Order: sequence, then C-alpha cells, then structure tokens
Amino acid sequence: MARNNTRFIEAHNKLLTICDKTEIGGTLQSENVLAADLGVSRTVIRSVLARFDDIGLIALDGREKAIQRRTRAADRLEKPATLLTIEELEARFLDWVLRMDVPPGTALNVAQLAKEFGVAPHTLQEFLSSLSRFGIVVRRPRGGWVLHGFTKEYALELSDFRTVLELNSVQHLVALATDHPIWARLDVLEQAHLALLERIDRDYHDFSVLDETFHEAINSVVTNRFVKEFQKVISLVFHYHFQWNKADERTRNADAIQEHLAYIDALRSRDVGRAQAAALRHLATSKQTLLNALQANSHTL
Amino acid sequence: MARNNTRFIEAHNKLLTICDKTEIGGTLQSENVLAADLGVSRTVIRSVLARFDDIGLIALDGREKAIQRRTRAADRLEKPATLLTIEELEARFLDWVLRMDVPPGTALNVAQLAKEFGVAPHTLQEFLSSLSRFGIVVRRPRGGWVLHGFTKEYALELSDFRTVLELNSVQHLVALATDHPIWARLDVLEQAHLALLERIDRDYHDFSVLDETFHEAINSVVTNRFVKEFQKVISLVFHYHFQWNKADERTRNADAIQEHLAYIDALRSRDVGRAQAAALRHLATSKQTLLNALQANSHTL
DNA sequence: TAATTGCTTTTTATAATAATAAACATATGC
DNA sequence: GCATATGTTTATTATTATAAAAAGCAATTA
Repeated sequence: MARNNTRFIEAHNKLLTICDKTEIGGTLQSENVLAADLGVSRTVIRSVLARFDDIGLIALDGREKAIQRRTRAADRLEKPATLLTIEELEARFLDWVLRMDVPPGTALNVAQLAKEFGVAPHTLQEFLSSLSRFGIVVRRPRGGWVLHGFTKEYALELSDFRTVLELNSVQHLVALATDHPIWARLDVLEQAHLALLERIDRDYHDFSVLDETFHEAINSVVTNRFVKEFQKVISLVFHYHFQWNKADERTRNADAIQEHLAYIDALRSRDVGRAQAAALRHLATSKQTLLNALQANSHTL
Repeated sequence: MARNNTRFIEAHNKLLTICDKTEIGGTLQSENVLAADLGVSRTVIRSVLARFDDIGLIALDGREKAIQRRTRAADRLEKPATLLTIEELEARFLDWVLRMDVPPGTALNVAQLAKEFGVAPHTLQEFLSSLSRFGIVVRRPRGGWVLHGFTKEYALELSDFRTVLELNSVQHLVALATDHPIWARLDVLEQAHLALLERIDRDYHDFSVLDETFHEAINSVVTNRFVKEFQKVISLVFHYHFQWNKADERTRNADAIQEHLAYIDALRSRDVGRAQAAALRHLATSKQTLLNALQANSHTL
C-alpha cells in the first residue's frame, strides 16, 4: 500500500491500443522505444508486458513480443479515482474558504478536509504549509492548523499591498515604448469595456472576469516572480468577494468600467502622476468593495 | 512505528523528579493536575503512571498513587535525538544553499537532505513546498524538487521587489507624527552608525548586522503581513551575500554608512521626494553589491 | 456534586512500503 | 565489433498504516 499505480494503468491501457493496431503474430517494439513513446520508465513497461504475457495477450520470448490475440474489453484496467494535484487543490481550497465563508480562527482538520477534497492528508498538509507563507493559515504549536484569514485586517493589508504592486506596474508601464504589445492589448481591453458597457443591464455579471484580465494585463509588464506569485492570491480573493456582494452589482460594475476607462486614458497620457492617480482612484473603490463584501458576511468583522 | 514519543519521555523524567520531592508513602496529585503541571495530555500522564506502577515506583490503587521507593538513575529514559522544527530548518536550509553555493538547477534529494539536516523527510518536503512560494525551489512534474534560485535574475527581481516595498515604507514613514517611536529609533541608529564609522578600520565587519537592523526599522512602520513575510527572505539573502563579497569590504561598508546617514537625514526632512531619492540611491548600491557578490561566485551567471 | 478516573474517539506525525525511475551489467543480432 | 536490447539492482518518491498524543464522554468516588 503505497503510491497509486495510475502510471501503470495508463501505460497498460495505452499499450492495449497499440497492440490493436498491430496484426496478430506481429511484434511490439523494444522496451526502450515503448517507454519513450508512452512517457514512462522502462520499469512500468516491463510490468505491463509481464501482465500481457500473463493474460496471454502476447508471448514474451527473449526480445520477441509476439501478439497472440486481439484485446478484449475485460483486458482494460479501471483507472482509480485520480487525486487532485497541489495546483487543483489550491483553487478548491480557496474556493471552499471563501465560498463557505469559514470563520477566522477555525481549526482545520487535516484528515477530514483531505477526505473531503479527495487528496492525501499529506498533500493537504504540504499545501497548508505553503499557504502559511501568505498568512492565510497558521500552524498551531503542537500540530494542527488554524485558518487565520480573511479578517478585515487581512483584506486591508491585501488591498494595500495590491496597491503598492500595481502603482509600481503603472510606473513601468507608462515608460514603455509605443510598439510594446501592452498598448495594443489596452486598446483591445478598452473595446471590451465599451462593449460590455452597452449591454451592462443584462451582462453586468461578466465584469468580474474582465476586471481580472485588466489588472493582469497591467501587472504583466513587470516580470518579477514575487509580484506574479502574489497576483495569484490577490486575484483569487478579489474574484470571489466580487461575486458575493450582490447589492448594487449592476451600478457598481458600471462605475468600475468607467474607472477602468479613465485609467486606460491616463496610462495613454504617459504622465506617471496622472496614471497613478487614476490607478489609486480605482484601487480605492476596489478596496471598499472588498470591505463591503466582508461586512455583508457578518462574522468577519 | 509512528510519531516519536518525546513528550512521553519528557513527562516521564519530569515526573520522576516530582516523585523525588515527595516522601516515601506520600501520594501524587490527580492525573488532571499532573497533566496541567507538565503541559501534556492526561493520556501521557496515564502511560507514565502505568509504567511507574510496572517498575514498582508507585502503587496504583484507584485514586491512590502511593510512592513505594526512591527513584534510581536507571529509571530515567534516554531522550531520542530531537528533530529540528520547521523554523530551525528554514535557517539551516538557506544557510546551506547560500553558504555552500549550491548551483541553480540542482535536483534536491529529499531523503538524503532530510538525513543531512536531521529532519523527517516529510518535514523537509513540507518546507520545500512553502519555499516554492518564493520561487527558490520548484516542484518537478513527476515528483522531486529543483533548486531554482539564486540566479542573477532572481537577485535582480528580489532587489527590485525590495525597492518597491521600501519606497512604500518611506512614504509612510515621512508622514508619521514627531512623537512616533520611529524617530527616536532613527536617532539611536544614527548614533550607532557614527560610532561604527569611527572604528570602521577595525570593525567594518559589524556593518552587516547594522544594515539589517536599519532596514528592518524603516520597514517596521508598515504593518502588513505580506511585507513582513518577504522581509524575512530579503534580509536573509542580502545578509549572506554581504558576508561573501570580501573585496573592498571596508570601503564598501564605510560608503554604505554614509548613504545610510544621508538616508536618515532625508527622512527627517519629511520631504517624500527627497527621502525616496536617498532610499533609491542606497538601494541601488545594495543591489550592485548583491550582483557583484553573485558574479564573484562564478556559476550563478 | 465536583473532581477524578476509566474508556473511547479523533487526530497528527512518522515509519514502512509499493510504485516508479534511474543506473548498471549482460546478452543478442546485424 | 558495436550498437541496441534486455535483465538486474539500486535509489527515490508518494501513500498508507499505525503509534503517540489529545480530546471527549461516561462512570465512579469522596
């Protein structure tokens, strides 16, 4: 009972397909070639071939791997429920925390949560450890984890940090040459904003995605791994809270679009002061929206 | 074979001492009291008491825990070599990477490294996962870890990020009231700088610590958990590289002290522009020092 | 009836282990 | 003879099973 044999099963089933493409009596290629083709190690290929020999699908004889019969449906192995990777887990965990609105201070039960998310307890543990770098969870003295965010303070600090990063991006952006792709990208985004504004009464919901794309574009001009790492958390948190705050959603989003348009205009002026002022105006609104969303969700105050 | 029984052994030996303080025939306190006194759960206390009964040290009879004899040296249990916690590991790992100058792209062997550092493989794994948030290590597609930093790009990005954070701190700092403790702290720091300058020929080595304290003080005015988390990594990296670059260390440090003094002066002027300019000047020098240190260490280019 | 013990259930940290990968050695065929 | 294939061994990782510890509940006693 150790690691799951997903690789074996995948290779097994793929090799069945290869067998079917070869006539009876034909031979399979060498272990090395098969291993390279299927992207697994030779060890896996050898296990599969051994099983094929066992079930009489092929006859192993030295280097000969002669096909004996056609494959049957029963030959195929069932894939075990594949566990989430750590990246998929990230999205699901934050989704859980933000959507279920888990109160700060909640003790996290690793074993139970792991079962719920369909991951090995060990994977969740590892993930929580990495989240602790962002202060979202903290390790308890004698084992165990406590959810620490998302309090009002957290939201404030996150917003402030976001502002610091984005103002820096703005400063870089306005200094870029006219032929830098960002300008074309801003043009496209401007059109998208105008288009959404026209059908805002119906599609005001679409703004959330547009907002994320917009900020991502602005911050993309700074190639800094630290900035990028934070952007991930920031956009997730803002994205979810956006969806919560249902009050005045249409008006709020329409206003935000106007702010974005003014922001784009200010960027085009290449005037750092003007651009940063426009950025600040919008980020302040954004911060207030986040705080309102938290306030609406009772306990987080 | 599961978790180590350090807690049991510690409680065991402490309870031996308590026994010795009580006369023969006397009784120990209740399980609850003992558990609270030793800071462990009742389960541990009960295990210890059971063993004491076994070796004839006490006689368990209902609530009676009567002491039968004096303890002997042989009663004491040997503590197993205590493993490092994740915090201690952080310092040791970064020390290893920076001091041993492990080249970027090195595959990290979890099992082997864990043995070397004296931690459970699982602990190291967890730690690497949290480090991956800073891009110092990256997870390989099919298990395993690769050391990613510290390349020239990493140093550049780190320096830039540091600059962004510190300029933000400066902006906050100059706006603080005269009675804010930071001003008194800067006065003290100024004196420390002047004092070091006088004995720089002999003690130029001491600047590294002073530099760290200085930047820590400036950034302390921003209470933001993200900023603080990064500060840890930043100061570690800069601290170590500082110690490497032996060339011109005396001159370099003397120059840096002058920059710090000018920086303090600029802060006192309460003029954001002037203060940020002084900060930028020093941070640029610092960045160059870091890059030089890397260059001196061959392969990192 | 409040405190204490006995017993049970949860939960975490670690060791053991199966799956895989990689390395090395030997054999085979053109 | 030499390139390529297979056989074998070793190393390494991911997961599971499990002991240690904690927490909770029920029964008991002073």
